[in-house]
Amino acid sequence: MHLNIDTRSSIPVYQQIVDGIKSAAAKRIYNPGDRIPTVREMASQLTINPNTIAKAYQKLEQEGVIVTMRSRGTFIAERQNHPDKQRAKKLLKPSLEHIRTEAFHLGMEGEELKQLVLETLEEWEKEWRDIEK
Amino acid sequence: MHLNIDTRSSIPVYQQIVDGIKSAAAKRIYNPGDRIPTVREMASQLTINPNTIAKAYQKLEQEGVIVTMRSRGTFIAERQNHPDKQRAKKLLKPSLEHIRTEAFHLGMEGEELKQLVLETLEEWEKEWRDIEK
DNA sequence: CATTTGTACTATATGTAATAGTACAAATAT
DNA sequence: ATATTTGTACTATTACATATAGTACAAATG
Repeated sequence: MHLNIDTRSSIPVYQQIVDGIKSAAAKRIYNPGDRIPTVREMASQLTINPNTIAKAYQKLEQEGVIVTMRSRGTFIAERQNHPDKQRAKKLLKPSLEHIRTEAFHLGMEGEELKQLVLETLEEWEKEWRDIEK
Repeated sequence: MHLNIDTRSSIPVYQQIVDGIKSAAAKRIYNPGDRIPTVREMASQLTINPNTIAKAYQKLEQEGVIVTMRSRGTFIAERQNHPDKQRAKKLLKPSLEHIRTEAFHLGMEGEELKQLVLETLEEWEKEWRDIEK
């Protein structure tokens, strides 16, 4: 299990699970059709109450990240079509602004920040290419 | 007052204030030496308990964003030296990863994401140049 | 027909956030 | 000197979200 839960974090455990699964999907650790642990399995592995896992799975299903099939289990959903790029831009703006603010207060701006971001995007591309084949 | 507080948000009010001040500093709405409202002023303007504002100011002082001077008021701190760029990179990583995950689930990846990020960085640079003079 | 698996429900404990009210400490202004 | 300003400290209380515990149901599988 790659999920790393910190019960002392101020981020709720169920949210950490949601974030963890979404992140794993973005990194291709999980791919569409992959089965993820059952509610009870994950609960016992992480020694967390099953209700908490169930809550995370319900959020993930609402977001279209997973699909649940009773008595069969829970699976990573097929990727959806996202034709509305303007919507994506709008929804990404707060997170980009957050980077700007965080970077500013760490003394990183302008060209330096640009370089860091470009490096990072390049790394992701590289990971992606390595997995694709 | 440019701060927009949503008391129904899951983000605590004091945290919204912290984020708002930090964001305003990054955007040069506030600059080093600027005085910000007193605890009681801001509390009455936003109709929020003074204790909540005080908590936000204490967090901001801990982070070195503001400086408080008893009986004089609270001011935006001088910008600090941040020689350790590696530290900055390390601390920015989670936020960058968050963008990656969010973008992935909005159907935005690779070149498309790169373009959006570059556009955004360019906008910030432009804002910055407009203010500098 | 038993098992698996997600779901639903109630009850309870815990922690954090926010409010209310009061008071103190230190610098400034009169 | 003295009153005012402003950040800070403290206690008490309320409200809400999170997490746990325990039980039970629903639907598909084997």
